[in-house]
Amino acid sequence: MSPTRERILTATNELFRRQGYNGTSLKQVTESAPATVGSLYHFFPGGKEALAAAVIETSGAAYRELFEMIADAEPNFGEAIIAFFDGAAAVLEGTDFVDICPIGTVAREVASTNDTLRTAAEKVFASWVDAAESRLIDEGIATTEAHELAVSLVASLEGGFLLARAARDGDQLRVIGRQIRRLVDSTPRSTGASDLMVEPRPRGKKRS
Amino acid sequence: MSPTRERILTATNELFRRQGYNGTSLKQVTESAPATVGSLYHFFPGGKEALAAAVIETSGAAYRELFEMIADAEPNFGEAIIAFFDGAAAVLEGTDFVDICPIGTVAREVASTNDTLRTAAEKVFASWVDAAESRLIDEGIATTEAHELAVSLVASLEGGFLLARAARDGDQLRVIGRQIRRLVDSTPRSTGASDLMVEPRPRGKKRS
DNA sequence: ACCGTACTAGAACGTACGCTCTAGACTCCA
DNA sequence: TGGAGTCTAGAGCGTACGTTCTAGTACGGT
Repeated sequence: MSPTRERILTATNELFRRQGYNGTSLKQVTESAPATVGSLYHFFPGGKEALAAAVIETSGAAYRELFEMIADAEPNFGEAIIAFFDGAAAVLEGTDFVDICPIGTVAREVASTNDTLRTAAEKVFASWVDAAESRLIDEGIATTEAHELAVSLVASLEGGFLLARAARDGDQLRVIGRQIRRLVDSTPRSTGASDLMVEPRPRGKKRS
Repeated sequence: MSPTRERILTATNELFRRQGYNGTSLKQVTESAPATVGSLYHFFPGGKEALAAAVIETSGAAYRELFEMIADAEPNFGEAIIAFFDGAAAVLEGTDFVDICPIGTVAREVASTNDTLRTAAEKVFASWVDAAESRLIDEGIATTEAHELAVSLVASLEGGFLLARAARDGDQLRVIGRQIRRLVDSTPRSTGASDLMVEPRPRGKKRS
């Protein structure tokens, strides 16, 4: 992929995290990429909206991969939850509390006024829920319960970003992680399923 | 309080719920209030920022009162949680999924760029956490645990608004409410405390 | 050497923004 | 009737927005 396109994408992602969709101008994007307006409209003929949609899809997929990595690294899913929330808290504290997730910010801004971006965000959240849900099912949790837990997990994470940023306090995220972990751990497992007995099914595409 | 000021406040609140802070122009505010620019700057000499701060404080207090009302109506706090999330889901479905809470949207937009509004939002969230926390303590939950649960409750609610709106699906909120209720119910109580044995302490100012 | 495609470059367009300012209207008390 | 304080009214300020447009450059294949 073109390096210019890539630069525009990452610059926009960065700006959205700080200022959201409406708060970010294309002039800012071209200046921090750097790139010219011509390039921007060459790669994103749909203008600002198309650019935002691309940012949502790209960073949504990146975060999903990050989640899978962390979950792979921790044999116990409860531990993975803690790692995820604690990691997010550390990132927040290390970046002067710049939003971790541009998607949540943009989604709330435009969900009622821009169906293209709303749908893009919907798909991203659904993919995150799917990812968490399948891990929970692997742990022996019933599908309905696993789905509800996964939705709650994603919601808590996004809500945690909001609270931690508003209070400039990463501990709020850590606290939420702890409680969500307890929620997951307190969910009954079917006795038969265990990672010792079941061959883990392959997940997504692995990087070659 | 002046009816014009009131009209400006509610119109802005409404617009922020749909379009956020940067997405809402003062022209839109004056048109839907209705009011003139002169009036707006008379009541809010600090301009758009001061208006937004007033909206955050006002609706933050209103939602806290709503929470207290619902919690008062339900003897069991777990039931109150369900009522709160289910009620939010119903409102969302009944308003074409317009955001219920302008504060969360605005906070994420401006937390990194406007300290006045960030602080206003921080105070609102803290007051919500306090409200929930004191109910949990009344139920016999230890203070630390009560605080953590309250933070998780507020985060899940705000995150739920985001998910439900992005997916245009109120059930996401209901699902989260169910899980948070289970989380609260699974928290150990100190044996001594019970609403049958303890005189409920007075809460805040009651409407005369 | 030539051409077509991919990409860069930035001036310019019309519109809308937040805000300031001066003037006028209303209300209440004397 | 007068005057002070409160509120309404909206034209106009400078600036910035998203987008379009025409022109130019870089470069691969033949």
